[in-house]
Amino acid sequence: MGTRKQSSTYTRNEKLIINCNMSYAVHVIGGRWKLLLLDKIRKGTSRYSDLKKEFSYISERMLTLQLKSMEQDGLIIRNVFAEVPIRVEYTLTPAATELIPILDLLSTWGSKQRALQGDNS
Amino acid sequence: MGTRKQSSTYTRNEKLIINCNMSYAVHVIGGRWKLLLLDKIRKGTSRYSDLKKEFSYISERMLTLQLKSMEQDGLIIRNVFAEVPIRVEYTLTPAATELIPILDLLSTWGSKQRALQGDNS
DNA sequence: CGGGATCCAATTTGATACTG
DNA sequence: CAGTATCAAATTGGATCCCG
Repeated sequence: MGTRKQSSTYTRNEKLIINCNMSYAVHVIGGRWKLLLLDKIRKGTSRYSDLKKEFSYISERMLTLQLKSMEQDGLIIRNVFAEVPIRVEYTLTPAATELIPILDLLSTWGSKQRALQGDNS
Repeated sequence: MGTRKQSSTYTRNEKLIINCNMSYAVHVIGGRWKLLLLDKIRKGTSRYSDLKKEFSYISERMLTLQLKSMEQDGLIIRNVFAEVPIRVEYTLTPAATELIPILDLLSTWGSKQRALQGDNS
């Protein structure tokens, strides 16, 4: 019984996901803003309004969708505080925490590769 | 002076790529079939017609586009043999080879995570 | 054989307005 | 504050036909 229903990037041809765990991982982190959000949350910015301020160029709709997708994929936990102005904070799951060092490797590779390829600012 | 011009997944808001090398890496490998192709090429299947046969469910258009994008991003090299029936083989670049172990980590993480999340085959 | 070009469908993203 | 809902625009993917 999967919790995941929608939020799937590739709904039609899931062969990709079925036979490749790499692709699954990339699928999970591959949303347009997910890595950026993951990085911010990891570094302590956890509140919805703060993320919204930080990434003013991301539409609220996308912000919400990506966060929701990450929540469904077990990357983040959504904590709701029933205060007077409601407060929502996001924290990383253990799975996401395990992912961080791998993402750092990707980051290193990426910067090296960009240098080689020639950056188009 | 960038060799890359098109083939960009996100043409409008490149802020993402500008301030996040992780995102760049994911961008480079994030194409729908790229990881699958990378994996095959890595394992020795390098000829266009073989890839086409292997991934019969990928349209030729996509196969070509993804290969071209990977070539532009410095992941693979396209070797053309001017024989009678023309032959084209693809090989990994050193950069792609460096990427492989990182992808393996992602694969491991992915399979673990899928088990936790409950797979919806 | 190894694509390229064209046309069309599916999916994703964005802008804006509204709500508990 | 923290989202939803709705509609439109941009991007991506697929089918088919053509070419050196």
